[in-house]
Amino acid sequence: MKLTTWNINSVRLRLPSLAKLIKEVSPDVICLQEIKVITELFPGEDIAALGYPHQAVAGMKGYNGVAILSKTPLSKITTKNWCGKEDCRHIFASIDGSDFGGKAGPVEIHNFYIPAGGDEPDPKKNEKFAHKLKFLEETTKWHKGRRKKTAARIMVGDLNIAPLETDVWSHKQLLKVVSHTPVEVEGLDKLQAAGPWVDAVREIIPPEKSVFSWWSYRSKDWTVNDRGRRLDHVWVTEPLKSKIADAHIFRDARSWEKPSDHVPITITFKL
DNA sequence: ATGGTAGACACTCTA
Repeated sequence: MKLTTWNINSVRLRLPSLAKLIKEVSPDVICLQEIKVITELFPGEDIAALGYPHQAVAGMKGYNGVAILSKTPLSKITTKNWCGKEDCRHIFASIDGSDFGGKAGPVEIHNFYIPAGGDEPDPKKNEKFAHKLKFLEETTKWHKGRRKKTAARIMVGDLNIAPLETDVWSHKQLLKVVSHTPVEVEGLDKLQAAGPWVDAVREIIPPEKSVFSWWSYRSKDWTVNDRGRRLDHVWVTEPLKSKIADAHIFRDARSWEKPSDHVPITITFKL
């Protein structure tokens, strides 16, 4: 079972890129963030024609929005609101593991778009940063409450935090930059412990190795200094840990025509 | 220290 997560930054503008990804990778499940379209205008028919008739979409006007696209049926589709906002940052659904030949049961897939948090890393001065920290706290509590040792779960998305020193181009220079501050990393660590979740990408790519999934648009040429960050993640619960077969970050996608500022990440499981 | 680019939408917000 191949699963791709991608902050696509407008699904309508980037439909050709999505088609390219599908042609090259053909994932079984695709989780998108920042679709930036209301659910009613989501290009569901185009995407069904690309081989993904099963779709779970939570979209709003202009901002955010998440979607799960699947070749095989999705069940128990749920959208959840956090921090008292209806801002389309979390959708989850289950696939049937037995659709992939093995004897795996249902696999619950969570797709998150965690608030970016603005520029100033001080919750007292910046309500966006306060929102980000609150979002981490609320989701941590929720995951803790529904913890189940035997449950096969995957959590993906743009978590907007780069936890490791090797997840950013310069640990020292980003310590006070939103996405890599100690308070955010601590919050993300707690969220990870709440699953408890295993960082699937780092099971394959050793933590010593620098790897990024996002490069700012505000640079003439992203390849010159390679000032990236790993903001996008794939986490799994213990029952799936031994089933991780591969992880791939599509760095090349940052150079595609009209690129998103994030690149897709694909994890392959032997279910 | 600053400002750089991109997307949605309607002029300014968010990243």
